Amino acid sequence: MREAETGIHISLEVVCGKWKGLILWKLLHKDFVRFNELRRSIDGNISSRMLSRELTKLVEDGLVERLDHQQVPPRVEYKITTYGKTTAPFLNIMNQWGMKHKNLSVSKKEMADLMNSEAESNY
Amino acid sequence: MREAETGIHISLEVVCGKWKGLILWKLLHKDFVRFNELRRSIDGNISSRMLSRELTKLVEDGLVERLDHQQVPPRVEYKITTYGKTTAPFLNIMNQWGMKHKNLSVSKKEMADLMNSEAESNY
DNA sequence: CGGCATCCCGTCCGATACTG
DNA sequence: CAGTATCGGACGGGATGCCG
Repeated sequence: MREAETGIHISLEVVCGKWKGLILWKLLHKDFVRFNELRRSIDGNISSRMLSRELTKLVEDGLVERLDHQQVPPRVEYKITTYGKTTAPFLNIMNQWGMKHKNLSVSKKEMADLMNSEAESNY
Repeated sequence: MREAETGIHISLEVVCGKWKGLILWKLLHKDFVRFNELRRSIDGNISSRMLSRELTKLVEDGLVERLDHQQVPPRVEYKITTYGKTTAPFLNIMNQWGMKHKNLSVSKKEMADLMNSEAESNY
């Protein structure tokens, strides 16, 4: 716990990086997904190595549950925990924000300038 | 723009990393802050190098405005743009989430387990 | 005061290959 | 199918020092 942090820092530890957010996002909507199924469903072509690593962390942090049916060929399923589900609100908003400003990521400065010069929207 | 991304990825580009979120967070509540004033107000003892770097990026992306009063000694002020203000909703929620689960960051797995085993809260 | 330059390390992340 | 092993490049981020 150490010093007073803004909560934002805490949240970033959970969701930061290129993949964890996407993985949680998918698991929030899918419930019980197999490894490769999850892998294929994620945009951006994640490697099995990365998916494995990120899932391991998410399981360690209690956000995701791993279910290994002891089978050959292997059958492992992942499921978001109730704790993991608590991230839904801000993942939802992040997704909305991102979709809204998607076009900005093309030429950021210019479009942001344009937006700033327009009548202020109601935020 | 390239392929369809989940918005989450876009948002993460803006807020990810150790500092950008905190900086935006402070600027959302302060409006016109000088460099070192901002620096001191941020939890976690950010170095001037980092603050400078992150602010540069934020300015490039149109989220923050830089005002250099041409003075000696230097007087530079930073201000969040109207575009930058649109991040307020999810920064707020991220902060709330982080504050709520602050204790979890001590021993994550154990407390998450505990939480998961409790009656499901209403999310 | 508000930076930038340099060094240096750990982590992120992708590509490829391999295994039970 | 569900990973792990290995390599290597890119990036984040801390420490220190210097400058106008």
